Amino acid sequence: MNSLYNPKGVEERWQQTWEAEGHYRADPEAPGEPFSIALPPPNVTGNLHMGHALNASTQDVLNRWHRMRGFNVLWQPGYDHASISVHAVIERQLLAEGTNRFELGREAFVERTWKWLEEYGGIIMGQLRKLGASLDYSRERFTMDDAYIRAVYRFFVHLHGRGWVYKDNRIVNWCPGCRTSVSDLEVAYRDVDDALTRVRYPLADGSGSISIATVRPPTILGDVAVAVHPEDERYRELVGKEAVVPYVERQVPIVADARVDPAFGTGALKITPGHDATDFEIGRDHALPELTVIGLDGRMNEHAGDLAGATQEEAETRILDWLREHDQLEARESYRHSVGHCERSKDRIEPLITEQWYVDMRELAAPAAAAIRAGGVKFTPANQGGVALEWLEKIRPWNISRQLWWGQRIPAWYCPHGHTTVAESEPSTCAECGRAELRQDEDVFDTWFSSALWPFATLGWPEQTRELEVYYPTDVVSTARDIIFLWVARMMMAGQELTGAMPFHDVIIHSLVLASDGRRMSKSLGTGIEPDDVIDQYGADATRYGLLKMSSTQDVRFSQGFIEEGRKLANKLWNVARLILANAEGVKPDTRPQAFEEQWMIARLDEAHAEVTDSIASFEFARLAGALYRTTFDDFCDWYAEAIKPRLYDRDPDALATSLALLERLLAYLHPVMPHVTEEIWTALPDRRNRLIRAPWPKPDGRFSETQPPFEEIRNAAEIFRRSGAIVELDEEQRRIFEAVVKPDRVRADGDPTAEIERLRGEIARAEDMLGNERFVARAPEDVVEAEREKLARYRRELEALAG
RNA sequence: GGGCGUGUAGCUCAGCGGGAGAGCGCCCGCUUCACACGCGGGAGGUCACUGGUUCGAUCCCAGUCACGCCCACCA
Repeated sequence: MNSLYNPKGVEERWQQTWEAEGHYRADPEAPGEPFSIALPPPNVTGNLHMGHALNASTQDVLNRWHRMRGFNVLWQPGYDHASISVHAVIERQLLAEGTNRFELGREAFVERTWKWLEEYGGIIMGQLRKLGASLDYSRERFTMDDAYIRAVYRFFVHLHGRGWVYKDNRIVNWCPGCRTSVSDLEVAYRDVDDALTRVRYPLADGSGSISIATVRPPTILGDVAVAVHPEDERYRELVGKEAVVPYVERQVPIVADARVDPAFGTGALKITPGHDATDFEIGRDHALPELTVIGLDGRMNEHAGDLAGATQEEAETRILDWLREHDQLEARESYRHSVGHCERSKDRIEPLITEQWYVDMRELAAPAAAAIRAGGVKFTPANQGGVALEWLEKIRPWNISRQLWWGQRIPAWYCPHGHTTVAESEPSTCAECGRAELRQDEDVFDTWFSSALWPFATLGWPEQTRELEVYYPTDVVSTARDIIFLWVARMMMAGQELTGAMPFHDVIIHSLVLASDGRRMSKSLGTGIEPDDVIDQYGADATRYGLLKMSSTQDVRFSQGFIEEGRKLANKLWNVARLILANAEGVKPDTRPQAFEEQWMIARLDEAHAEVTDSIASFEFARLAGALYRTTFDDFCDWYAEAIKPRLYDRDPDALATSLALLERLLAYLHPVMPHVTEEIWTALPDRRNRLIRAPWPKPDGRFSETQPPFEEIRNAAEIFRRSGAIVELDEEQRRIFEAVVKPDRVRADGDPTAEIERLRGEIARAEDMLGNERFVARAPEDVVEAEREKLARYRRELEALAG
């Protein structure tokens, strides 16, 4: 007889059945209170990683739990077009073919991208199916769907109408590899070993010189000033004079600005507004010119004189040579500092001045911040709300344009007079001058500009659909910490502005799943473990259980042990069901019999009900998994099933009927976490009409019994018995339990009852001391003290009876 | 420079004012008719360190040391 539970075939079969029978389908006209979650849209190009699997598991628990309680559930799936990531993939291919996107041209590039996606994109939904995620796959949406693009355009036009959208020529994070601007939030700072170069700038009047320190000599060509701290005594007299920039020999003013750190380097800062963010600010405040010497490709540009076209390395060498020749190179020392890199291409970010579209976020951020503060949107864990709040309160303009081709092209058109027309669909004439020769903006939107609309654009917004009416606002959004600003906060802002409501009331921030060595899981580091492989090895139920069990509010290291625990749990459940079902043919489940074992197990399940319900409601998924494990293993299998085993063999009808009823109940609790194995067992139960997946959750408060059976004393006695090996006086029923559960071989043959009893006396005495302490008694609530007293008195009585 | 967080059994982690816990691993014993992915028993911890608050501290407070992560324009 095969006694091992094999999830493989079972899970695939149920996944197909559930979907085919439409259990995941959301119908706005169906009965039941709505409950909806929008799955954070994964990148079309992506693969399911551990973080996705964990996040999907937590959301699936919530969805299945609500479905089982009769809610009308929608779990909305879909993909994000991930413009910059997709660019990276396609452009890598082009590079390998010896070409690039500019040679290929925009139209061909976009066409190629669609084609590539058709073939290789969108594999995650299949992986989520394999995990058992109960998404309504028939409603898959994509941020590049026509309808979705219309929503994005509506958003932009709306913001434009509010007067919050503008174009500006500012310094931005430019990625020379991706050839686009990049958001502050997508720049990762890493320590880099550079050289700090001290350079002497002669004064124009020949009266001396001032020295500066720089890590980027090529930017010297773009210097438009030298700045010192206004209170720096060393340089006070130089402010207002002019210095001569080396190599280009340009005369520039020496200005005073408090942003200069007098303690750094020489205390004098060269100002290059074209290539440094701080310098840009200082430059604007002092009305300095903005000179750019490095181009969009990262090479020296036409303003670099004879260095035009040179790489920065070449330029640096030439400039250093020049400085040496002119005796203006004072020092060059190694220097480690943090430098921004593009998160996608890993290229070093080049701060550059370019014209971009911006959104003024101030009025958008205020309601979102207010919602967090007032608790209308609640974060779990709570401190993450504080993090979001801080960001919202220091909100800065959002650069929403990207110089890419894959994405929603910005709906702004320019006429030859330089007027701009913003519209949801292509206008025939300029809104200002009526000219017909219009040219559409070349840029596309930042990916997050479109994903900000996800919870409602997927439901048909801006059309007033029935879906929107029923399922919006959604209930929960669950995601990782790294996109709180990029995504969560922006959904809140867009949701409030466009729909008048926060798009969800709960934000769950799940833990980051790290590799077992504590580093991030990553393919390049070889530290990644694919959920797919884990499911193949252990089953989807075990994987879901394991991920939930290891999750917490902290980052966690992936450890196989938890998954194995899940597999054991599934196997255990499978086997205990076989034990009961083997003898239960034709038996009707019933909870009326009240033998001691039944009473005990009923009480345990009632406690489990409370803990399961409570932990799901408060999003404590690790606690949920723990409660399920203990209830199944310790209570149901080790205690209860062992105790009633002889009666099952005797086909005692009470034991059979009750154990069936209790097993049903246990399956219901386990189903949200381990749907496949529970449904498999459920269908084997006699007289099943409903599916476990739909509304079989115990109602209304789920208690079997109103009163707790009086077995506390037996448990205490059993504990003393177990510890001491002494014999306890028991009535007949109690002895039966003891014989079944506390087996003879559990009693230590060489145990010393006298010493054990002494130890227990000591413990009780310590507790009595506490109760005798006036200050404790004065502070503790009366009923607590009273309860403790009674408990202790009982323990002592039992113990002394035992000893005597 | 700010902010958040973590240091508990060999490993991964719970617990967070009154008896130090789980799973895995380890040791001993079990071919007991659901399960050896099992059953029973057991070893293993000055709960990072120092001080404070308290009748009582792994838990609260302060500091120290180590390690994460996030935000910020240090050339």
